[in-house]
Amino acid sequence: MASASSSSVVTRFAPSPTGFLHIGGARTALFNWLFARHHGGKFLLRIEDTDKARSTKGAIDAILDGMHWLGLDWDGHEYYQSQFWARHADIARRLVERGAAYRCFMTQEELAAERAEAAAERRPFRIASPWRDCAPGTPTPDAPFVIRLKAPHDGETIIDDRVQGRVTVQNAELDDFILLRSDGTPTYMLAVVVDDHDMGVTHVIRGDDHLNNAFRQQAIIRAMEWPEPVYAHVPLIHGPDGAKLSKRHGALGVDAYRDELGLLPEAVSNYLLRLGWGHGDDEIIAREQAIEWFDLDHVGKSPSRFDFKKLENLNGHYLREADDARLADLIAPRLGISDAQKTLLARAMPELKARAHTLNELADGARFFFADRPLKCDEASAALLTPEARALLAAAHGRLGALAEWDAASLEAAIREVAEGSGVKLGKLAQPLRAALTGRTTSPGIFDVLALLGREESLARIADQMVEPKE
RNA sequence: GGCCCCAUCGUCUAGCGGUCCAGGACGUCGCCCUUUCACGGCGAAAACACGGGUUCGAUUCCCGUUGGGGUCACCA
Repeated sequence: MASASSSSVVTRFAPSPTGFLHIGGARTALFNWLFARHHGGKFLLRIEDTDKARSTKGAIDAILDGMHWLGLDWDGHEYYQSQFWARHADIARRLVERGAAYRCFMTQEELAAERAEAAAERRPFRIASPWRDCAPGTPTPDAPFVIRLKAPHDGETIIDDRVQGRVTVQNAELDDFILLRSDGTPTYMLAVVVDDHDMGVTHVIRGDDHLNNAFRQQAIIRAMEWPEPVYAHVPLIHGPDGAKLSKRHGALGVDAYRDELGLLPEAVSNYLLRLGWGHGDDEIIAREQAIEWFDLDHVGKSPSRFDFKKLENLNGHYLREADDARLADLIAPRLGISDAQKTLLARAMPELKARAHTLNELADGARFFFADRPLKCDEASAALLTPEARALLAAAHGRLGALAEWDAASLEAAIREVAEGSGVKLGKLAQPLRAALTGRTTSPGIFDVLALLGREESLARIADQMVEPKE
C-alpha cells in the first residue's frame, strides 16, 4: 500500500464495478484527479468489488477504459478492495477488542420483528441489539453472527465538509450498522474506511449521496483513532427534468458518449468540469488550465441538471479545434473507407468540421465524398434538379471541362462566369451543382467540394445529372 | 415519514452587504455575413422562490414557509 505522506494530497476514485462508468462517476473522478494534480499529489484508483456477486470483469474494464478515454490517469496500480478482506476482518476484530464494536447474534427473524414493531408504532427503525451491551464472558450461541459498530448514542457528530460546509447530526440518529457480515466479508462502510486509511487518502471527494455515510465512517475512524480525511461531497447530477439521472437521460456509460453520441473526451471533460464548478466567466477551459484553477471552494452546493445542448455546443468547439488527421481517424470506421480515402477525408476536414457538433454529424456530412455514382439525391436536392437547372449544369460541365487549373479559386471564377453568362444569380447554379455533387442541399462551400472531389469525379457527377434519368 | 442537504435567467453559472434596475455561456428569437448549411459578428427577451427579521443598506447574513434532492440493507 502507498505510504501516507503527511503533507501531500492523496485522493482516490472508488467506483463499484456493477455497471459502466456513468457520467456522475466520471465527474467525481475528474474532480479528484484535478485536485490531486493541482496540489502535486497522488490520485489513486480503487475498485470497490466488495459485493462479489454484482461485480463483473466487464464492468471493471469499462471503468478503466472510460478513465483512459477521459485522460484520467491514476498513480500506481489500481487497487481491488476484495484483496484486503483479511485486513478488514482484522480491523473489525480489533474494534471488538477495543469495545467499539460487538458480535451480534440476532437472527433475520428477530430483526424483522423489531422492524415490524417499529413500523407498527410509526417510529423510525433503529436497531437495538441485545448483544450490544452484554457483559464480556456472556455465553454466546454457536451460531452465525455479524459484527456491528457500537455507535455512540449521545452527543453529535460534526463534519466540516469542504463543499457542503459544517454538517451536524445527532448521534442518536446513527445506528449500529454492520461492519462484518456473517460470512466474514466486510461491508462497504468498513472497507472504505480501512482502505482510505491504508492508502493514505487525505481528501475524500465523492458524490453527495455519501454524505450520510460520512458520519458512520467517522465513527469507525474515531474508534480506531485514525486521522480523519477532509471530506468534500459534490452535489449529484440530475437529468434535464430535475429528476435523478436515468438511462433515458445521461446515465449512460462514458463509452456511449464516445461511440453513440460521438463526443470528444476533451469536450465531455470540459463540460463536466463546468457542471458544478465555475471560474468566473470562463467556459472553455483546457486541461492544463483546469489543473491550475481547480479548487474545492468553487464547487457549488446544489445539484445541477445535465444539458445535452450545451455539451454538444462545446463538442462543436473542440471539433473545430481538433487535428484534422485525428478526426479523420475517428470517423473513418463509421464511413467504412480505405486509408487512401482517409487522406481525402483529412483534406476535407477543415470544411467539414466547421458545420458539425458531433462525430455523428461529421460522418454524415462527409459521406457524400465516398458515395458511389450515380449519386442518390435526397428529396430536397432532387427537387432542385429542374430542366432549367440541368441545362445550367450542362453549361457548367462544358466550362469546367475546359479548365486548366482545378483549384478552388479557378473553379469559383469559372462557375461565376457560367452563371453570369446564363444571366442567373450564382445561387441558381450553385444549388443544383450541390445537388449533383453531393446529393444534398447542404454541404461545404461548393467550390471546395469541386476542388476536393477532383476533376474526374466532379465532371462525372455533374454529367450524371445533366439529363433527366429515364424511368 | 425520520434525518441531512440545497434554492440567481428554461439550463450551467458569476456574485462572497453598497460597484447589481444582477454579468457570462448554452438554448430561444431578430439582424449581418453568404452559393446552401454551419462558423463568425451584432442585438433582444429571460432570474435573485416566498415571508419575516438583522442592517443606514440586502441577491449576498439569520429564522420560517414552499419547492427540490439525498439517505434510511448482512448494496456500494
